[in-house]
Amino acid sequence: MRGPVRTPIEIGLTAAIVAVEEESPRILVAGADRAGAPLGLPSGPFDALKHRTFEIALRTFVAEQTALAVGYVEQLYTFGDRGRHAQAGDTGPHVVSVGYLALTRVPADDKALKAAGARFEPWYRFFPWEDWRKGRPAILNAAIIPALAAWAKTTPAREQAALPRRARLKLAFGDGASGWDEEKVLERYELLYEAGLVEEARRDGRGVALARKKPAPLGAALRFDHRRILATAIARLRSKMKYRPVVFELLDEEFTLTELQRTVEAIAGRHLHKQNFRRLVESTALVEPTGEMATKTGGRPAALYRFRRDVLAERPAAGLRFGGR
Amino acid sequence: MRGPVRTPIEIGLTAAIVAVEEESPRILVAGADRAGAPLGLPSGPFDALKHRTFEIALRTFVAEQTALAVGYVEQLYTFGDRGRHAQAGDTGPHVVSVGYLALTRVPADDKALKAAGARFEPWYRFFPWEDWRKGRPAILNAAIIPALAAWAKTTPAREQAALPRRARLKLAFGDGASGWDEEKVLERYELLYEAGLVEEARRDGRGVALARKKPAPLGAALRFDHRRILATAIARLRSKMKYRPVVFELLDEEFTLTELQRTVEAIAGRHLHKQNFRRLVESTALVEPTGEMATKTGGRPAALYRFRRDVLAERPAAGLRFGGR
DNA sequence: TCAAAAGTGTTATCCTTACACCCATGT
DNA sequence: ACATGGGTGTAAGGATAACACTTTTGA
Repeated sequence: MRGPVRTPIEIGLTAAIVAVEEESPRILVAGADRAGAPLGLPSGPFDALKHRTFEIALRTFVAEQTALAVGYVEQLYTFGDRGRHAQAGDTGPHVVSVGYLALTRVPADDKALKAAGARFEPWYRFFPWEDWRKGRPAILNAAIIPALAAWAKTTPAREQAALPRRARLKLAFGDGASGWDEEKVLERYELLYEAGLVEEARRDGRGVALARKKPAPLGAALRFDHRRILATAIARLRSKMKYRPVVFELLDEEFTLTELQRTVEAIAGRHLHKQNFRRLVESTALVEPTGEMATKTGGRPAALYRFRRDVLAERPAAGLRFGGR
Repeated sequence: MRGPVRTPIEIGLTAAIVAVEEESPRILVAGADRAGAPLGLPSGPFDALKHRTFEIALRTFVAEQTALAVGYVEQLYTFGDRGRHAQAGDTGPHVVSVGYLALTRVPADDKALKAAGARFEPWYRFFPWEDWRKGRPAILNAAIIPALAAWAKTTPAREQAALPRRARLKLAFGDGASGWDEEKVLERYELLYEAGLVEEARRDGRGVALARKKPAPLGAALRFDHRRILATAIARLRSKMKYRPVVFELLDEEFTLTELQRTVEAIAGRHLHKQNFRRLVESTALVEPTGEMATKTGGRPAALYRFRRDVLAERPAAGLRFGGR
């Protein structure tokens, strides 16, 4: 109760660095070139002697390693679970990781990325059930819901959760067609982990009972608990863009309203109503027309807009509070 | 870019434990009985060998030291700034603190608290400018705004902030009567810290230029960066209670609607419209009447209600989305 | 009977959602 | 001319915010 007692421990900063390209949100991953080595998010040490704050340390190691200029940076969560770092061939007591979300654009020149063995991968490779833009993902009914329903048939008495498994399942995945909340990315992943349905759980020694026959993998796995950090990042970004104008960090200087909408849809993983979205954008006054027109749109040329950075100073700017459907 | 590199470092868990009593939100502080020692939030070590997760560690040290049963617990932020821990008489390299918000009730029997040298203090002692229930706090016009305005007259070119000082001031404190956003607690405190106007900043060696004559203290100080953690906690709670039913953790099992409103108002630091609040509560169906009546209310007896815990299971329950005025 | 607090009814306004159609360009 | 995507007007319904008055108790 007095002062903090000290325990030596090690801290890693792990970054979910997001960019959007070709209507697909992408995440910077590293470690792909080593055969058999699983992909992971870029992560670096926090050395309190070298850097004054986490954020400075993060920006430094990202810039050093990828020559990537990340704009928006935000702390996500600090994960301290033992067990979540178990991995074959990896030793050492790295226990705590501070997760960060960073927004950037895919660089025109990716030499620096290649040199670092890194690249941008579509995030829906890791979360195929999160992309509803082409309708309800087939993997839900084909694999996820049946497996989770089986797992939720009973709730062990020793389980300390506030809610029974069935209720948690319903809250995270909705019931049938409706009730899907695109922001519950982490809740869904955690359920899959607890049920032993994702590779990371098996790796950590969970879900042995259910996984007698080796099931189809549910999305691509990542090292350590990086997929959990990515889930947190997606959830945060999906939520944040509704009340703070952060999408613009992912767009070029000039963009059409359709590009803006497609970017938002790519992140949210669902379609938005065109007219309402445009009215919404207009009402926020977050953008202004440049006067230029985009050529080659395939149809009628679209007006180009730019983000009005000055609104940030003049009032507490909200994001794009898009609603349902 | 490969695996996380390791750096030995120390981690403390710091808890902002909130309860509401007599229409005043209170925060558990310790260290008061030692003459001259500044108050601090309860904090404990994180020992990865003893506890599987941060939350378990937190619950354990709180229960051990105060015999307090905290219900709702949520991670706030992980602070890693060097400089923010400087304090006379305190040595050692405690660098990283993981802040937590916990909700509880003031125990009927506070022997265990007293034994631990802890007690609940009204949080507005530390943030007098955050309580607008009796109108705009006098300290704003009398001390805070003039001092900040002077500080914001110029923005040093070397300052890396995204916005000039004047703009940040306006966003955090509003302009004049309107524009106050009760959720910007942390932004306001950080501005005061940066401007060297709070004791913690002077302690850390900031704000020497401005503080030639020793100014009146702006709220009571806390040890280390605990006031910053408290600011984060207040902001989070003010925000969270609007979209998740967490207030009920702070109320007794049975309560009147006025008690509920007073509790929400105490946290938000402002008054709410009675009729609209009641309609709001009714529309959420978060509470049900017990059938009993509260006696001794001073006037007409009020109906007693209880929180319907079952709603948590049946649907994604929002909080009390109270609006303006 | 009066003070103190509980409790209710109604209306204007704005925001959200949904609807369907016209416009400008390239091929 | 037609395919492709850009761009707009409008109306219904619901949520929000503001309004003032009646009821029940204790002193």
